[in-house]
Amino acid sequence: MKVNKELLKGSTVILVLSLLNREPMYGYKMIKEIEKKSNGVFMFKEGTLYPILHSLEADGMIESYWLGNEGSRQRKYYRITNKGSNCLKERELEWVTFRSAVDKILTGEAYAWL
Amino acid sequence: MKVNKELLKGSTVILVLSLLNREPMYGYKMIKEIEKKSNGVFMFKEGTLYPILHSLEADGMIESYWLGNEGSRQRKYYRITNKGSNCLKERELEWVTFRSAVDKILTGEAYAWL
DNA sequence: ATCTATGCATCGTATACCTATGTATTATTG
DNA sequence: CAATAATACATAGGTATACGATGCATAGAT
Repeated sequence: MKVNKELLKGSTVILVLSLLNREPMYGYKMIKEIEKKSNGVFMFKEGTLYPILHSLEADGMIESYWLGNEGSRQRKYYRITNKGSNCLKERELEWVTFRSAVDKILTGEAYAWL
Repeated sequence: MKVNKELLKGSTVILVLSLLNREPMYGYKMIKEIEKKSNGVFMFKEGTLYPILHSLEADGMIESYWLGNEGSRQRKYYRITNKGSNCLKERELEWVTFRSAVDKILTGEAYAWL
C-alpha cells in the first residue's frame, strides 16, 4: 500500500462494486485488477477483500456462483445486482462530494463548487 | 456528516494540518472552519478533534499556547511546526496519489497518470 | 521435487472516529 | 434577571474496519 492505509477505509466497497459493475470477477482476480488499475497504490489483502465480498453478498449487493472451465480449478465468481448497482451510484456521488470537500480545504478555497 | 464517515478516516490529520498551515487556530474554531470550508460535508466532533490535536502535539507536529484577549476567555491556540509542515507536504502528495488511484478505478481507466 | 503463484477462507489485533458525558464561561433572549 | 444556547476544552468507552497471520488446496515453473 503506497498510501496511508487509513485513507483506504470507506473506499473499499466502492472499488469492489466498481470492478464488478464492469464484469463478473472472482476474488483473487479483483485483488490483482485493483493493484494493476491503481498502479500498485492499492494492494488488497485476502483478509480485507473476502470479508467485504461476503458482507456485500449478505446485503444483496452482489451474487456469487462457482465456475470452472472444463476440469480446471473452480473459482467463485461475483456479479453485481441491481441493488448493488444503485448503491454504487450513490457511493460515486459520495466520493465526488468527499473529494471536492478535501480539495477545498487543502487549497484553502471556500464556498466554491467543484 | 454528508458522506460515509469511514471515508473521512485517514484524512483528518491532513485537514487539521492544512488549516494550521494557514494560521494558528484553537480547536473549536477549527471545527467551525472545517465545516464552513467543506460546505457542511465535514462536521468534526470534539471527541474526534481534540484527541487528534493532543496526538499531533505529542508527535511534535503542532505546538499549543493559551491566549486570551484582555480579560476574555482563554483559548488554546495551536500552530504548526516545521516537522508538521513537512508532514503536511508528504500527506498532500499521498492524498493526490490516493485520489487519482480511486478515480482511475472508478473510471475504469488503467495506466494513465492523473 | 520443490518452490512460487493461484485461490478461498477466518481469527485476532490495532487503529481511529464517534457517542456520550462532564465542566465552565459567555452571549442571547424572553 | 433567569433560562437557554453557543462557546470551549477534555476524556472514557464503544464500534467499525483493514491488516497480519495462518491454514488449506491446486497448478505451474524450475
